[in-house]
Amino acid sequence: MATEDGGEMAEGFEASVEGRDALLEIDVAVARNSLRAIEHVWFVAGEAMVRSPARDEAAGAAVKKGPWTPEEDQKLAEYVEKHGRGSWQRIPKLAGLNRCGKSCRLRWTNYLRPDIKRGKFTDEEEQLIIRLHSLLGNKWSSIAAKMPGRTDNEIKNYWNTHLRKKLLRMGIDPVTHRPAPANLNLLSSLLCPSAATHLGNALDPQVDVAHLLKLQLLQSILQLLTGSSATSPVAAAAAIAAAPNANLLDLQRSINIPLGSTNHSMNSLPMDEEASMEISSTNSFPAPAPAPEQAENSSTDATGEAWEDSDFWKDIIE
DNA sequence: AACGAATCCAACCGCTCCTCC
DNA sequence: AGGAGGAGCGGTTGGATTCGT
Repeated sequence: MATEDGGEMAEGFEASVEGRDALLEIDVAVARNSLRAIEHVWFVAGEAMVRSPARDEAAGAAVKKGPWTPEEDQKLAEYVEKHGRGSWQRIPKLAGLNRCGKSCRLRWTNYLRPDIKRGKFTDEEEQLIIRLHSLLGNKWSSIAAKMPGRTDNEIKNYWNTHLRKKLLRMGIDPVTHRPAPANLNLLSSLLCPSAATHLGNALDPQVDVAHLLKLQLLQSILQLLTGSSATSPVAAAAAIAAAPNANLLDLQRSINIPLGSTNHSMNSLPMDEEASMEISSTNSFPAPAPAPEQAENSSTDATGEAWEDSDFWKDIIE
């Protein structure tokens, strides 16, 4: 645990050793079978970990940092429930906590608040975060405001640990929500008159791995755009190639996917004025480029039929 | 079983914004 | 107008946990 100065570190080390020794006396196997024991471990370990920077507030020094103990949680929760939030600066003193107000506010908003929804994010929530992030960027608090029960911190963490990587794997830039430039080149090449040749090569037993990977990448992008594999890959790819600067919403419109189709809850979102304006401005983007004639034509030729066939994709990926 | 790497997530930090005087 | 204090936000950190070898 980081300490603010050397003196605190020395005191903290002593406390840490005591705490560790106390911890060692606990039978871990038994402790794990008992909630009470877990709390005891948590408390002792917590004391050991976080005592270092803490000193008596009356001595006019640092407040406690690090993990919150169940006791502290209880004090804060009871105080806020009884008196309301009021001034966070005064709450620690009034609630009998040796914490700074900021820490109390964070603990309450991210953990103790009664309306917090915990547990894994659902697929719908994931889609919602992606869509909101494409509209709002890293405005985590604004995104959290559209997702009752979820905190900005939780959403931010989930984005950084899961969704960002997921988009990258799909070839989508998580900042711009657009296909990466390299992928646009690929898509363009797939739409060029020799697209059929590419496809033919891909189906050839001698096909090079790069072609298969490219096709798989395209499929991933389409799935992200549409939420299903039912949309014509040609139409979607044509839209991407025709409007490389478009974001996901533009592209969805370009290929005639209803805006709520990837996430039905989106349509019923409680939008504040700011968010509504942002969305409407997005909607008023230069009219989405109509899918090029080439794409329309190709959906009728032999290659197009293959593209239209969702089993076709399944086969390729498998 | 042991170890290191990778991942997760609660909590902190520094900054900006807002309100009040 | 501008300074002070408080609240809130986004980025980062680091300990705990999980995964892979």
